[in-house]
Amino acid sequence: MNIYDIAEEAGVSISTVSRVLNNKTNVTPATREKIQAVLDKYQYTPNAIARGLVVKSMKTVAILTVDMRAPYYARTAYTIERAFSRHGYNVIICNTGGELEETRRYMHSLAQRQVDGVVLVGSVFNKLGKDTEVETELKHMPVVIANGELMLPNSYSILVDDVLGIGLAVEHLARKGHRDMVYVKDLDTNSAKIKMKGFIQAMEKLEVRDNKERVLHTGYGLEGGQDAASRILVLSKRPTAVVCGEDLTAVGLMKGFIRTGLSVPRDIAVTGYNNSEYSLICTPELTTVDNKGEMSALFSVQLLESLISGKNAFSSMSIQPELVIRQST
Amino acid sequence: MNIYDIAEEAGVSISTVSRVLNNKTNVTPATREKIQAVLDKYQYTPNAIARGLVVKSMKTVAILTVDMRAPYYARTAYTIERAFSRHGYNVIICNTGGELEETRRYMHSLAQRQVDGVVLVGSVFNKLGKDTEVETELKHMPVVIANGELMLPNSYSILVDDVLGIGLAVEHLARKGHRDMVYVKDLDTNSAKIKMKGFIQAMEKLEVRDNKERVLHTGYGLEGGQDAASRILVLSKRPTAVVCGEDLTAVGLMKGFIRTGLSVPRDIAVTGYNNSEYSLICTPELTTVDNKGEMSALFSVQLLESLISGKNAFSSMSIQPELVIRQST
DNA sequence: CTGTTAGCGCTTTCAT
DNA sequence: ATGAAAGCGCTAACAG
Repeated sequence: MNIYDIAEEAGVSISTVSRVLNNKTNVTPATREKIQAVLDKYQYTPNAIARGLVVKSMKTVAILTVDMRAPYYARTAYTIERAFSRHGYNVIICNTGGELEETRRYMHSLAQRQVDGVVLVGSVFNKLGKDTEVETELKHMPVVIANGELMLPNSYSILVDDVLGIGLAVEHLARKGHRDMVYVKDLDTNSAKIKMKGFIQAMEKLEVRDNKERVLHTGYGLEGGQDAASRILVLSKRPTAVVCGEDLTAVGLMKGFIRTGLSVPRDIAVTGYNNSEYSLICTPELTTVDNKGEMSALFSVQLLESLISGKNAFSSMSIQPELVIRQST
Repeated sequence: MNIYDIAEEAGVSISTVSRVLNNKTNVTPATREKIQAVLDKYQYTPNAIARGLVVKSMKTVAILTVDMRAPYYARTAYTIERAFSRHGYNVIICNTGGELEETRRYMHSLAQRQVDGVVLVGSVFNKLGKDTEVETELKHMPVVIANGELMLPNSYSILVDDVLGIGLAVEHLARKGHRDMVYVKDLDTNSAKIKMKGFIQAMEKLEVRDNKERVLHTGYGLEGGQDAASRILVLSKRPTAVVCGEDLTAVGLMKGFIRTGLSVPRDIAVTGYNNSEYSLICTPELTTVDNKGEMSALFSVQLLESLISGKNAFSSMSIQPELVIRQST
């Protein structure tokens, strides 16, 4: 059932049918009604692909993340999806696993499908700006990056000030009397590096030395945290506080400490990052940095929409994180 | 840059270009190379919309869930996305919030976009089968439902045996000597009802009476669990174990118990459902039912793909959950 | 206010 | 092996 069938049955031309389909004016109420009746009768569904071919848009955008199962990405993607959905867009979700090759595949695929825009979530995508493989795509479609920065002449990004975020945690700990702190870094994204930098800077402000040696590298997740804990426990001088770049790492850390009989925060304080549900679920509840996932998602949408409609309001913005104090400090 | 431009520059017809684009045989190596050179030169990107219009498929499927932020949905959607992605499909993600109206909107939108298929995740969608509004869509496109059942003549579903799942938890508790158990039900989905039924049946098997009074209704999430905890604590006779339909509820419950000085599992045992990360993050770690999210996701993909390609292998299948015993029992 | 017509960029017979 | 031509289902001038 297509527009021709409808037109024929209603005894009008396809243009008129198209007009009522698109709620245009210039249609007599009588004609409109007549056509609408046929439309209803057959429960006609317009073909968005055909429409898309001529209007050059299928009203769809895409979200690229590392892994939508991680709460931070899930929340961000959710917020973006809901916002775009309200504006009539469908959103394609892509889990790149942080792999360049996979990211390229997705970008090619999205370019072919002529998506109206894409939002990259996470600093893993920073390097994409320098990738010649996706250069064409990047130039030909609106792209915004949330929580990252494309290394590209004029790119659009929503950034969270992670240096400040970690600084907030360190300052808080310092106020509680801690000076001997350690930072646990898990992933190897740009964002992780920036957080580490934030730690070092904040410590320098406290005039503590040898901060580079105060950084511990570990793997992702609960296991990474537990591994870090066991390594911290054998340190010649045990720190009184540890700052983490991820909530999950912090939870693993606390589990590791508590398992050996230590008390958090009495014996050792711990802070996380992201203000995920994890921080509320663990025991003790985790002091963490709220990096405003929803807010950056919403701004990304706003930015991308302005890019799509051609009237770009701003090109980048920086969001201030906030400290959420709970029981672990 | 379109297929005509390429054809002209290469000095061939568009059909030949189309042939090399689609890796067809019947093209002289020489011609193929010549065309490929032009393709590369301009980094030509074929227009999938135009292609879609003629082949009647854009190789995209959709996932409808209640809320992708919930770990169970996130995991399921992730697994589905990855599997389809490997097969060249893009996947659209939809968060319906469990609302019928929103679900309809999504279904209409997807039908217009001519998606190749949709997978419904969750028993909230059961009633969709009876909705005349989406009747057309349901009849005209391949749909499979994971963890639910469409009330429709011949519908396709992957089901988890939740009656068995809860039964596993109850039996385990019984073996540990518990008889005075309570079930905490949070949501009001069909799946939640089935789990409750599973509890009652399992208790009857233990010859415990008045099981309907052993069911407590509460709200979703951590708060729901904490609320349930406080209500259980004031019961005239405190149960020795409580079975939950969701991990998050169980975590809230444990937090509530522990806050008042009780010990889990010494004073009271708790079980969850889903085997989500939550069950590993909380303290004590939660005994829970693994309802095999990944497996049902994978089977859904398999089923939907067979539907899309027209050769349906099976119409429904039931998956057996497993108990994961941890510290809370 | 309504109809005619020319595309949108591709795939696919059908000839050659 | 290659090309010509007819569509896929719709929108958007342009006429009338």
